[in-house]
Amino acid sequence: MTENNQMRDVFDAIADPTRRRLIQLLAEAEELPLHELTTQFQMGRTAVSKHLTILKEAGLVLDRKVGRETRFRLNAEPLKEVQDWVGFYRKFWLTNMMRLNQLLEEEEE
Amino acid sequence: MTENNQMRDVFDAIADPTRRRLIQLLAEAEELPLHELTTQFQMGRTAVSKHLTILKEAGLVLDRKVGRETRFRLNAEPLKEVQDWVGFYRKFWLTNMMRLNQLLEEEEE
DNA sequence: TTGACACGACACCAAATGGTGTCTTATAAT
DNA sequence: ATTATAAGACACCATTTGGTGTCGTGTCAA
Repeated sequence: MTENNQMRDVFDAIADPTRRRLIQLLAEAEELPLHELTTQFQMGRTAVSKHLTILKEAGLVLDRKVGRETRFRLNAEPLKEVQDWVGFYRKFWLTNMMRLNQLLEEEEE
Repeated sequence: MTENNQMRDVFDAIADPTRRRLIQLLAEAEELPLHELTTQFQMGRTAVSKHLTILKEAGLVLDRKVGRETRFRLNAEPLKEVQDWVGFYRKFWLTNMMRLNQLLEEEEE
């Protein structure tokens, strides 16, 4: 169940700034039709639609048809993978900061 | 200071699986020369070198020449941006899970 | 000093990416 | 009934991406 069907890497999906902005817009608005999302960008409808398709392929977006419009909403769940991945490296930049502090202390003399 | 000079989007840099694997290898080994990293992949030296350049442009990797080899090491700090970004959406997949649990409870009857 | 090795710098290539425009169909509004 | 709107499906295009191979050079080892 939950049929993820994840045919696109989440990291790939969030690499594009336009797609991150789409994610943000959908987070703010719960559900939005394509034409309304399109007004937020300078590019044409087709381009925005393609970006949404990529987000869909990564499982980050769900869509449903309502009348003549297609409404999109966010599914943040696949972002867990990103959080897990990046979380692993937290210790590395933290130890880096500690080493930096140490160096700064040593220089103070 | 800390001259970030970030000429490449971190999200873009971590989008490629080869580059994420490089990050992992460097996290495990502290410092590695190019030819040693290359043995871990099927692609040639030039390709690996290019990936490392991209990581460098994103500030995720530092290099220094030692004799005839170029040694690379991880600088995880730019990943903070990713963690901050993804952290914002945590509440969204959490509320989703709560809603899912609610639905499952309702179905149990 | 003569190889062998590590690497940067190119030139090159196929495929993917991110955009465009047009045509068609379904739906909504007048 | 007619017209306007929303969007899918294509065809198309320039640029970027992710790889290759080769050549030249600095460095280490015999």
